Formats: sequence, C-alpha cells, structure tokens
Amino acid sequence: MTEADPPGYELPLLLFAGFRSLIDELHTELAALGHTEVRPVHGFALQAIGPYGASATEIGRRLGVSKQAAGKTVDRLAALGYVERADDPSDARRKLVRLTPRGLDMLTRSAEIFDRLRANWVHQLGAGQVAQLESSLRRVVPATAFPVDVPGWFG
Amino acid sequence: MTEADPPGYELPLLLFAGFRSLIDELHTELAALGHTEVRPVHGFALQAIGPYGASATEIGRRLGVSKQAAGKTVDRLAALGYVERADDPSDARRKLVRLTPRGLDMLTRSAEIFDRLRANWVHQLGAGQVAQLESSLRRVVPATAFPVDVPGWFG
DNA sequence: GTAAAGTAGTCAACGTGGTTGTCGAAACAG
DNA sequence: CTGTTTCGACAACCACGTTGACTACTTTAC
Repeated sequence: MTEADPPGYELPLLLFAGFRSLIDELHTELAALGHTEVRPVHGFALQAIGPYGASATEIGRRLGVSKQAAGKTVDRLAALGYVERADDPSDARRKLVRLTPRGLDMLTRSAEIFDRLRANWVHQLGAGQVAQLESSLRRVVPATAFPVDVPGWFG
Repeated sequence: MTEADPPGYELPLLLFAGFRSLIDELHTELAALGHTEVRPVHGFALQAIGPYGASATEIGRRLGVSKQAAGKTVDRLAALGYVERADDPSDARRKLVRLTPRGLDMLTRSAEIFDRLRANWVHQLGAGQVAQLESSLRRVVPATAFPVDVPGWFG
C-alpha cells in the first residue's frame, strides 16, 4: 500500500509489447530458415487449418473473420506454397484446404521457435514467474478470446 | 518438475488475448460514453500526440510508422474531431497537430477506464499477482518494443 | 550571401487484410 | 419435386500500411 499502483494503461502496453516481441523474434528466425515471405496472420491461418485440413468457411469461423476474408488469405497462402486446395469428394461445393509439406514445416519450426523463446523467458525470469504469468492470464482471459480469434492486429 | 511445461506457442496467445480483451472492453465503454467511431489505432495515435501536440513526422517516429501513414491517421482523427492542425510559427514547414477538447476527453476517459480494468484484474488475481505480471513483462520486454514512447503521460 | 543538403508535409500508386452484398451450384428438408 | 441453406467465388469498398516523387522551407557549409 505504500507504493502507488502503476497507471492502468501500462498493462495493455506491456501485454502488447510482450506479444509483439515474441512474434517479431519468431519471424526473424523463420526468415533465417527460408520462410521469408510469411506474415503473422499466416501463422494463425495455418494453425486454424490444422493437420487434417479445413474448408475456407471453417477457417473463417475459427479465426473469427468472414469466409471471404479467409478465402483471400488461403489464396495468398497457396501462392506462397504453404497450402493447396483439393476438391472434397463428399461435397462438390467444398474445397478442402490442406497444408503442403512446406506449410507443415513452417508450423513445426514455429512450434520449436516458440518453445525456445519461452525458454529464454524462463532463463530471464525463472520458471515459476513464467508459469505464474501464464496462469494469471489464463484466469483473466475470457474464454471467448480463445483459442484463436484474431482479426487484423498485425500487419 | 513433475509437470510438463506448456507449449511455447501458448504464451503469445495468452498475451494477445489479454491485450485484446482489455482493448475490447475499453472500446465498449468508450462507445457508451459517446466515442463510438474511435478505433484502437486512434488511441495509440492520440497518446503519441500528447498534451503539447506534435508534428506528423514526430507522431510517425513515436509510433514506428512512416510520416505518410501518420499523416493519414491524423486526417482521420481530424475528420472525427479529435485533433486539429495549426501552423507552427517557428517553422513554416511544420504543422502542429493538437488535441481538441474532444480528443483530450477521450484520452482522459481512456485512462480512467484502464485504471478500472486493471482494478478488475486485481480483484480477480490479487494485487501481488498483477504487480508481478507487470514486473515480469517489464523485465522481458525490450525497450524498443514499446509502441509509444512519450515522456510524462498522465503523471 | 549563396549554394547545397536536409527536413516537413502532401500526393499518387500500390499491397494486404478486413467488410458487405450478390450469385450460381450443390446439398438438404419437406 | 420444391424451397431453403450452405459453399465458394466475384465485386466494390474501407482502413492502414508501404515507397517514391515532389514542393516548400530551413539549416549548414563554403
């Protein structure tokens, strides 16, 4: 009680800066591994597609954007060689979007890099602090904000 | 040691979800106070302008974007009535961007709302946990990652 | 004092990621 | 068979960012 609370606006700034620094480091490392053209939004989209593939409409639902926006992102991912479209034999309207080997590689590398970046935080703060940070955020974050609901926050 | 570490990708997701939930609540409350058209990026821009005003180039430098992008954002803020441009008598090239009373109101309200949102987190997690979360992030976030570097905002 | 260099703001063209609205084709419910 | 819903695509548009080019003005160097 002897110390004044920090101003409330610092909290979102710190959260954003932490998020942003992780994402920036991720893409620096991905670029060094040959994934130079990929952007943050693409990582979320690949995650939403998942190992079994998904339709464009389903991807949009998972990301919380319109099916048209999801379709455009799929177009770009396909042009970059990360996904491919295949006809769905059980439904002639649908086209299944699947990861290519390159897309899967990007996802695997990202997971490895994120693990390493988290380990850096553990090195700086200690395992307990990082675990507590994650635990606090899990408690305070509304379930609706998860698992993936991310419109245009990076560019 | 007996528990496995969570996957590294959860950390950025949690940070983003926390940030996003605060920003969403902020804008819900701002809308209820009459600031219905303002978007997250505008709040950052108003912060970058600050109580004494700034030139467009300076705003861009503080936000880490080009002067052209800053100029466009100022155009939109001016159209919404949050800022106004004035000639700088000491340098005929510069135009000083200043907050209007409405812009200042928005910033003051935002500060109040952020304080209240932080108090909500304190209520859920306890003051110590929130302080520790902020402290951890301050240690781990590189100084360059702060989107707005404005001396002396709100005390 | 003047010429060269640098800086502020604007305009234009463009890229990316989002939105609605519309539409044809296919699936489904009755 | 018919009406409704769903999927993917196309078009128009908006928000926010980028570069490059240009004018007007300031500052610096000689």
